Amino acid sequence: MAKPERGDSSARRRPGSTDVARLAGVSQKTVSRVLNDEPYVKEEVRLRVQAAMRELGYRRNDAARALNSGRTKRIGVVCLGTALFGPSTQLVAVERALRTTGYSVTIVNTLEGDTIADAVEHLLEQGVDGIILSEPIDEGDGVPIETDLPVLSFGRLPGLSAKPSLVTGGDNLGAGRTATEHLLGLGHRTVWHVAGPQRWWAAQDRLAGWRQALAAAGAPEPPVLEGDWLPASGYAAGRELAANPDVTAIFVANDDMAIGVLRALAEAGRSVPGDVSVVGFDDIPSAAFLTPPLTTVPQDFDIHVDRGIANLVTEIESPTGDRSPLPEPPPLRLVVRHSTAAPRPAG
Amino acid sequence: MAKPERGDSSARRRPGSTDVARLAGVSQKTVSRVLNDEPYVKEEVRLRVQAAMRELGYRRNDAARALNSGRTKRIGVVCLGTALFGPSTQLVAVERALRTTGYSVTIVNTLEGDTIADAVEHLLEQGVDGIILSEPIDEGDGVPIETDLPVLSFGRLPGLSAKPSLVTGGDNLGAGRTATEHLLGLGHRTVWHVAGPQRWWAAQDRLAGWRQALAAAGAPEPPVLEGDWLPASGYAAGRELAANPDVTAIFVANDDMAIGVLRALAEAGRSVPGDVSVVGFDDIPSAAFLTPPLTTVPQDFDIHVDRGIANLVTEIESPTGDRSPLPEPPPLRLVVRHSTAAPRPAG
DNA sequence: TGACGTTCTGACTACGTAGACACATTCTGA
DNA sequence: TCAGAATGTGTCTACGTAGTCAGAACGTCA
Repeated sequence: MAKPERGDSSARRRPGSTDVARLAGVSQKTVSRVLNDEPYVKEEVRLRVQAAMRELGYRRNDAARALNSGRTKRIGVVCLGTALFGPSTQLVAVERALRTTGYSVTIVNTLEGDTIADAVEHLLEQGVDGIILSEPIDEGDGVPIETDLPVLSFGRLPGLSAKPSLVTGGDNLGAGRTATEHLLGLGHRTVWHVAGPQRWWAAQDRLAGWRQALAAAGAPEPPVLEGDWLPASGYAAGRELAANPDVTAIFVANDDMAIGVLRALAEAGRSVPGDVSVVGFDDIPSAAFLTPPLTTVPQDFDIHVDRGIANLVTEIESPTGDRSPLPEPPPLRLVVRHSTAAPRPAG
Repeated sequence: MAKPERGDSSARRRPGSTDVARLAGVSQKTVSRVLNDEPYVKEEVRLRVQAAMRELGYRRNDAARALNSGRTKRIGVVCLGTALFGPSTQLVAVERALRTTGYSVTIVNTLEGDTIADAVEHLLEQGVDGIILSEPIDEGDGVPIETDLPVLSFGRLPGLSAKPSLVTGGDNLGAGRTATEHLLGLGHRTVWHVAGPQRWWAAQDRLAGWRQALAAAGAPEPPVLEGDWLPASGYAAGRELAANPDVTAIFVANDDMAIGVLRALAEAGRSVPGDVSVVGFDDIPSAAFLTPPLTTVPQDFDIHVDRGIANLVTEIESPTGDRSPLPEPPPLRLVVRHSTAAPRPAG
C-alpha cells in the first residue's frame, strides 16, 4: 500500500533476483551467489537457478548493485571535439580498452559554455568509479576537481587538482620538434607554423616544440598562424603563406589543416614540395593519398590509452597498490612521404 | 554491525541526503524536496538545506535514485566504427541533443565478434531507459532485441524486433540515385561504383540507389567494387578503374574512399574531371580542399538526430503519447565542386 | 562415536532516494 | 469565527542487491 504496483498487469515489472529465487525454490541470496559465480553452490542448484533466470528473462539490476556496493563499474569520459580525428580515435581506443575490464563508459562532451569541472560534476553525480579527461583544454585557471576518484588525463593538464591523478599521452612537444627538425635538416632556412587552437594543450605543445627546434638551430622565428583544426582554417592560413615568397617550409599542427594548406598552395601555383615543403600531424588515413602524399607525424593512441587505462583500473580497484610507472613515450616517428624536399637552390 | 563502515576515518563515505538533513536540521525527505525543486518548501529552509549541501559537498546518488524510481535517465548508444566520419559525427550530435534533455549517454562499441544483441544486452543490464542503434549493420538474421524499452535506430534496420521502435536516418537510397543521376546528366554513358562494405545498410542503400538510377536511364551496370570506407581501399579500387579506359564516371560511397580513388587516377595520369568524373559521399570537412575539390552528397545528421532523439525521449516519458510523425527526409542536396564534368567528346 | 572442518544455504539487513501518507501550520472566504 | 483549502514538514517504507552471520548437511580423522 505504501507504493502502487510498478506497472499493471499488462506491463509488469522486471523480474528481480527474488522472483528467480521463488521460481527456483531457493533463497534470494543463493541467486546472488550464482549471479556472481561465488563458490559453495551445489552444481544442481546452480543449474536450476540459471534455468529460472532464463525462463524469466532475468537481468541483474546494476543500480541496485551499485547502491549496495558503492561501485558502479562505470567510467566517465570527458570529451572535447569528438568529431575530430584525434579525439574520436582516442575515444574508440578507450572504449575498447575498458571493454575487457568489465567497466562501461559514460561520455560527456564539453560543448560551448561548459567547463571541464561542469562535466566532471555531472559524472560524479552518476557515481562513476573513475574519470578520464580526453584532450583537455586550457581553461585559464586550473581544473578544480573535487573528488577522491582516480582521474586519468590524456594530454598534459597543469593545474589538475584531483588527488589520485594519472597523466599520459603523446609527446606533442617532441613531435613538434621532430617535424621542424626534419624540415630544417632538408636545408630550409626556417619553418613556418600553422598552429592548432591554443586553448588545446596539444596545440600549445606542438607549437612549443617547433619553437624549440628553431631556437636550437638558430633559425628565425616567423609569426605563427592559428587555425581551428579544420581544413578551412588551414586553407585561410595557406593563402597567406602562399602569398609570401619567403615561405619554403611549413609545419602544420594537424593533417586536416594541412589539406587546406596544400590546396591554397596549389591554387597559388606554388608546387609542393618543389616550392614549399609541408609536414602535417596525426597521419590520418587519407594522408598517404593526398596530392602530394603528406609527410606527417603519426600518433600512437593505442599504447597510451592501454597503459593509461590499465593504471586507472588498478588505481580504482586497489588504491593502495602502487602502479607500474607511466609509459615512457614511444620513440617518435616521422612518416616521410612526398610533401617535403630540400628547398630550391637560391637564385 | 551488519556491515562494516564503508571506508575508515581517513576516507569517510560520501555524504547522503540524511547527512545533509541532520546538518540543516530538517528531515531527509525535505532535502529530497529541495533536491528536486519540489514546491512547498519554505524559502528559508531551502536556503539552509542548500548551504548544508555545499558545506558537505553533497552530490545526489544516482544509483539510489534509479533504484527507487526505476528510471536511470541514461540512454545507451550502440556504436559501430566510431572512428569514421559519419558515425563519430552522429555520436557527437546524439550527445549534444540528449544533453538538453537531462539524459546521459553510455556507449558500447560493437567490435569484432560482438553482435548488436550482445551490446544491447550489456546496456539493458545497466538499466538504460532507452537504446540508440547508430549505423547498425546487417548481421544476417534480424536483430532479436528482447525488451520493452524504446529503441531508436539511425539507419534502416530490417528485422528489428523490439516493440516500440523508431527508425530515422538519411535517405541513402535517394542520395545514391541523385549522385548517379548527376553523372548521367552530364552525359556519361554509365557510372561505375565503389561501394562501402555491404554489411552496412547505408552501403547497401547507396548501391541500390546507384543501381536504380542506372536502370531508369537504361545505362549498362558495370561490376561493383567494394571497399571498407577507408582511403586505402578506395585507392585499390581506383587503380583497377584507372586501368580501364571505358571508365569516365565514378560514384564512390564515401569521401574517404574517394580520396583514394582520386589518388589512383592521378597516379595513372588520368585527369579529374577531364578524363574521369568522381562523386563522393558525406561532404567531410576536407572535401572542398582536395585536388580537385570533390563533388559530394552532404549528410544532414543534426536534423535526423534531433528529431529522432525528441521522439525517443517522448516515447520514454509518455509511452502512450503518440509522437510527432517521423521526419520526412530533408531535400537531397548535391554539392557540385570540380571533380565532375561532361565526358570528353568521343574520339 | 564424537569433535571438527568443509561445503552449502538462508535470514536479516544496509545502501540512498523518493513515493504515499499523516499531520501541522497558515491563509481565505463566507 | 470557523470550515476548508493551500502550504509546509516529517514518518515510514520499497526499490534490488550483496555482505554478515547463523546454522544445516556432509565428510574426515582420531
